[in-house]
Amino acid sequence: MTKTASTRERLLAAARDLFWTRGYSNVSVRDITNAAGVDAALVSRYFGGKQGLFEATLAGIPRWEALDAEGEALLAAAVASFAHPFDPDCVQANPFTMLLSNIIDPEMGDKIRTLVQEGLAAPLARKLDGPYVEERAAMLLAALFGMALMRKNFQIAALTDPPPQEVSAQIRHLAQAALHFKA
Amino acid sequence: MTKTASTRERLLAAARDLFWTRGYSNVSVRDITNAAGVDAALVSRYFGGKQGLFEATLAGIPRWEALDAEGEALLAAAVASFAHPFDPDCVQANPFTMLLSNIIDPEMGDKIRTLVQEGLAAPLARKLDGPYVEERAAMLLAALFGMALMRKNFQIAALTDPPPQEVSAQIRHLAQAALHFKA
DNA sequence: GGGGCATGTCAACAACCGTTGACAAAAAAG
DNA sequence: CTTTTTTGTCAACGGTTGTTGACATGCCCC
Repeated sequence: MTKTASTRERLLAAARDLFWTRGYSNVSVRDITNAAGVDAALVSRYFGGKQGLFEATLAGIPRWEALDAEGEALLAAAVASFAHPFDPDCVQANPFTMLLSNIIDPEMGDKIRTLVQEGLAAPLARKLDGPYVEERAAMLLAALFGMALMRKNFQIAALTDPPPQEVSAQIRHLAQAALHFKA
Repeated sequence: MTKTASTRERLLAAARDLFWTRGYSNVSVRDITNAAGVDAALVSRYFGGKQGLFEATLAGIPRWEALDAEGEALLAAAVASFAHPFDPDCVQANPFTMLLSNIIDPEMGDKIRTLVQEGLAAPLARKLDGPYVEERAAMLLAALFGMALMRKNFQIAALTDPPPQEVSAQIRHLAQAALHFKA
């Protein structure tokens, strides 16, 4: 939010903050432009409309094609690429909550779906060894998203109050169970 | 949708169908009344408004205080109470997807949150034995919601294509890992 | 039959939505 | 300096939202 930041980037930053926490259809163009301190008409000029602005924020979601880790380190690398989604100090929106907030949306749901399918689940399955790679990748995603959901959205006390390393141990426990699924 | 069904119940049924799949803010009053074949003004008359109609549908969500099972059977009873959320033949909305669809909403999120906290997590923890009951209950919820999310919302192929009993085995695997968490 | 009550219809409201085009100001290019 | 291009402001648009009040209709009870 520095004064030198171009209007376009101020818009993008405000859109990311709002879209990622409140969801596409729960954020109006005027919400964003008020937060960014610019006029509402500039969204259409710079991004072609609200939809284009949302898709621009979508580019900030990491994909898992480039994960350079294997075995046990893979899990840590995957979680770390999502900007400490289980750190209580990180009140910012993270990619997990972003995807959770927008999967329901009737307009943007398809884009979120294919992003998770092709950007997360498929590359993760390609990096796994052994049988049931796709099922195990899906289960790992379920564990990570489920824990993020319980913590950030449902705010279950047992996951929000303890120090983050304890929660991390539980996440690791569940995620490794997913990866070790057999038969 | 029988002709003898009262208008109030027709409204409630249509609201459940739409709210549970598309989320509170993505459904308009006119969407519901058109589906029910009644006038839009009747929502305000019968339920005091859109918000009241949504809260009326909230009463249909099962709580876990009344679960009469223990040990290994507890998991099966919990999942069964949610109306076969992993059955592909059940394209209807189920309570899992209902809660997922509405947790984001700025107006209804609080109600959904307390429902999950006090209606699901807390009573489940009370039925568990041993240490870490609250953490294990939260992890079990994370596993169930995570798998429902991957299947119904993100539509990961590895969880939508196989027959339901295979998916059930994976859910059971992940859920039991959650329940067996130690240290 | 007639008063009272429930039930449903209709039009309209004010508020908000995303988007557009005209216009002003500033900067860049000639 | 003049022209052109960029950058931002403003008012307004058509559409949709949830809600309201007036009005018509049917039904029961006295």
